[in-house]
Amino acid sequence: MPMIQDILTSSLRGALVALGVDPVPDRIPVERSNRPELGDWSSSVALAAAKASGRKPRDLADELAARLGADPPAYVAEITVAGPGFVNFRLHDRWLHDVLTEVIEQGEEGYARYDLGHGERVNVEFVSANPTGPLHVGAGRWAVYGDALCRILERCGYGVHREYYVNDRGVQMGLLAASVAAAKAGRPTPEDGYKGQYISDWAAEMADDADPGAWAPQRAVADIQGALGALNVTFDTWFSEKSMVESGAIDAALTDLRASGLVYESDGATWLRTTDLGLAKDEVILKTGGEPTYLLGDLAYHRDKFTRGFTRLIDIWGADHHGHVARLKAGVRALGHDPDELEIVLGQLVTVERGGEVVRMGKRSGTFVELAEVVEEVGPDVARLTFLLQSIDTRQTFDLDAVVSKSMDNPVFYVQYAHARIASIGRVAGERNVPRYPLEMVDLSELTHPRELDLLRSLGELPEVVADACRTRAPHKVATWVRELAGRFHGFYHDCYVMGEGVSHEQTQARLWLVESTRIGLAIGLGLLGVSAPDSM
RNA sequence: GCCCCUGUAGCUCAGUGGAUAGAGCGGCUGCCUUCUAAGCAGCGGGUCGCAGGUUCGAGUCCUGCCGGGGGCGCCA
Repeated sequence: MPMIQDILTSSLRGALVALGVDPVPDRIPVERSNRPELGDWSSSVALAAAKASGRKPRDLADELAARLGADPPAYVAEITVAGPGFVNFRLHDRWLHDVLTEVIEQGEEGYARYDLGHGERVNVEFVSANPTGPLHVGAGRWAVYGDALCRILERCGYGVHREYYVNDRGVQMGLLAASVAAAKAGRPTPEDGYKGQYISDWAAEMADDADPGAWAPQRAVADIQGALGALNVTFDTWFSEKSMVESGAIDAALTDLRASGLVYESDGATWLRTTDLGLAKDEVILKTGGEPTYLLGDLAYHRDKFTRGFTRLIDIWGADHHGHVARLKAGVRALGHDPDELEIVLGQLVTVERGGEVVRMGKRSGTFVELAEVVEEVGPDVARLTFLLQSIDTRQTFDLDAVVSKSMDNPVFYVQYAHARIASIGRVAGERNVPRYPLEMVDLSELTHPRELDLLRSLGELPEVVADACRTRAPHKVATWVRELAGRFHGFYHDCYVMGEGVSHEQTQARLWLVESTRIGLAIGLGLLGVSAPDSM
């Protein structure tokens, strides 16, 4: 399909040159028409180049159409001019039939696989919630977004490494250990401690001679891993913050920072002169007493990631960490790295509602809904698509009642049902001994119904959708596309029988292949979202 | 005060600077004697927050204002 665009672009360029337009615009817009009655593709170049050509847009469009019409480019059946000066191209259906062939030839593995990354090694860090308790529902957004983005990056030629940063050190860890220990001993929760039910559950679980400081974080990590596993989200590395104290990585980072000349002592603490790096104020890296701050640990961690050979780091954070972005980037620069190699994606927060009321989330107060509970109730597919259908840039309201009680209406079933129907067609074809001939023996020009052509149009867009979703870090674009393809399939399924009375053998063959190409498209799209593609429902 | 995200149908949300702004849910109405009705089709529903600006052309880009969310810790 990009081929079509290239053909039309270069034809238009040639025609503009021949007409003496000077200068010819660098970019010649050729887009899919959203007005099917006017054509399949269209170009607005006559509007943009009118001035340079010394003609009215409409006149330039007419001349372009006449010139191109004299010797039409490949696939082009008709060229017309409409509106203020759009040049519209109607193509032979063959261009869509060629899409089908391409999908089948490249298959589930090969179709829509753009090499944008050229094997670049990317480290994607996501979730990284503190191991101070179970994950709450909102964390599911980062888990699912991050995982889907990784799948898309992989399909686009990046070498992806999924990583979870475990903040198993610092003030919050002390509070967690103290909270569990207090519960164990039957004492009241310490000030600012964690009060959730899970604290007493864990206290009961913990052996009497265990060290709460070591045991509790491990228990939390196990819990988090379980919840993420249920969502089909796994990581290559669980990176412990505490391990960097023992390994000397924190000291190494500190040494590098000192070498930058931006470190000084004041008020008993050690500071990084981030005002020299464009920030409004300096940052503490060693607290009074010598304890590393979160920033220093995070800097050591990012230094370590670069050291491991990644040339691009992507961090996915909730918008509540916005204040940390400039600090971390400044610190990365102080360590001698290009801050542009660190890409931070900020996702807007999730509001959880139940019974029309906002459920306030707080691990310390203990009032939160666990991700694991929700996933157990609705399953990973519903949970994943619910998160993935919406852009990460908008605040999401996760309505528990709607997601749970109306999970049957969840769009995921609409999409999966399309896949199941396709599988069913295959089963019935088997039962009825309907063979499927090799593609090269099948006459695809049988595919002329608007429903059939719409399916192929969607399939033809998939490579661009995937590439766009990759570039803009926007998995929801794949989710939107998958829903559209499913919708078009259901329409086809309703209007166009594949087998049976009134369907010619030739039509059956062409439609069997159309259905197979649709299955491939659904499987690719769902695979990128990490949603299963069932054969029956 | 400054910084980031956001405002599109009753609700939840899509919408690469292009022509007549879409989908799902909800409401009403049709469609199961051929492959799964978890489906299809139709009807109704909009000053794209407001005001300027850039452009041949703005829901989309810029500025300002208004509303919502988040941030500006020796918490993480």
